[in-house]
Amino acid sequence: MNEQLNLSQQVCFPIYAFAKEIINQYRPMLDAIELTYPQYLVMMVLWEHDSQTVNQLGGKLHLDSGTLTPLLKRLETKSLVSRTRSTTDERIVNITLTQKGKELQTQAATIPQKLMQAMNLEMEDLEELKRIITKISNKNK
Amino acid sequence: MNEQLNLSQQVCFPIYAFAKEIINQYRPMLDAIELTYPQYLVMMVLWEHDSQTVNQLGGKLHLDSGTLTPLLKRLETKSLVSRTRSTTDERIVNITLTQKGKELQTQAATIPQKLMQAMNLEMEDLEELKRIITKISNKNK
DNA sequence: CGTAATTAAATTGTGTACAATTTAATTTTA
DNA sequence: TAAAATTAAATTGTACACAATTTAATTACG
Repeated sequence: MNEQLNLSQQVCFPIYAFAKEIINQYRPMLDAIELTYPQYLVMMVLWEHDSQTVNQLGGKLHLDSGTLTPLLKRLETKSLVSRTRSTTDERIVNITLTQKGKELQTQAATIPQKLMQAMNLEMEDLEELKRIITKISNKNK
Repeated sequence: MNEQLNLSQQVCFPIYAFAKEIINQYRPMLDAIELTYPQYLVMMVLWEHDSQTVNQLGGKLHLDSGTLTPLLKRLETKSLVSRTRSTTDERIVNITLTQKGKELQTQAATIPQKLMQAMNLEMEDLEELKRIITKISNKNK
């Protein structure tokens, strides 16, 4: 990635740079459905399991309400989700897919394959990468 | 990292989440020297090779002037770097370490080892991770 | 029961990220 | 050489990311 940075830096910079590179590769595909990458992640979680609280989304995506509240308001403005305060516990806000939000899943369905083509990736590379990250992440439990 | 996200998403989300996790692990160490992670990256590049243009820094860190200009102004406010417009080509701004900026390197020297301890990482894990990322990144050249 | 502690979102403030545009300087080229 | 094209930073605007605080609601407990 870069020769001039010393080894101790190369330890973590490549991951940081690679994550940004992936998001940049997603950009044109996500632009087509007018989502940012974090918005796409939220939609993915909701497509997998509709109706979740802000905290539940945050737990899965490692994001707090300071990030999610404005992001979810933007998704609401686009009529992709609705934000409803729970009647049984008024502290909780439930995030639910709208019809439009559900329908977007079809358009988004081809994105993962397109990304792999765009990045010229093999399934085996990704599996290997995932395996190592999982291995490292699991060390701190 | 999370079981509820489907496979196609897990392809890239783990890298995104892992990069954020690393930056969060850096935070307490960087707080101690009052740098953010991107600011630390800029200082690392300058410690490696002092005096670089905004474009050179951006090329190495994959950041544009929209990100770097305000960041460098903050480093200048902290008296860690100086920003000087080139006399031979007035379009270019040279970023140079101040004495204080150079001295900070000593304090920062222990950070990489501390990070590895904090994350409970082995050198071999990182080498493996780096190897795969390099392999994938090199596919697109 | 009523107050204290906890919890869930929202808010506030700082600092990236990046696209798009602007400004100013330098090169190209007709 | 003068206009056109290019280049380097800076600026503008939108959208995260996260710490810290605030607000409101619920639960715990003396």
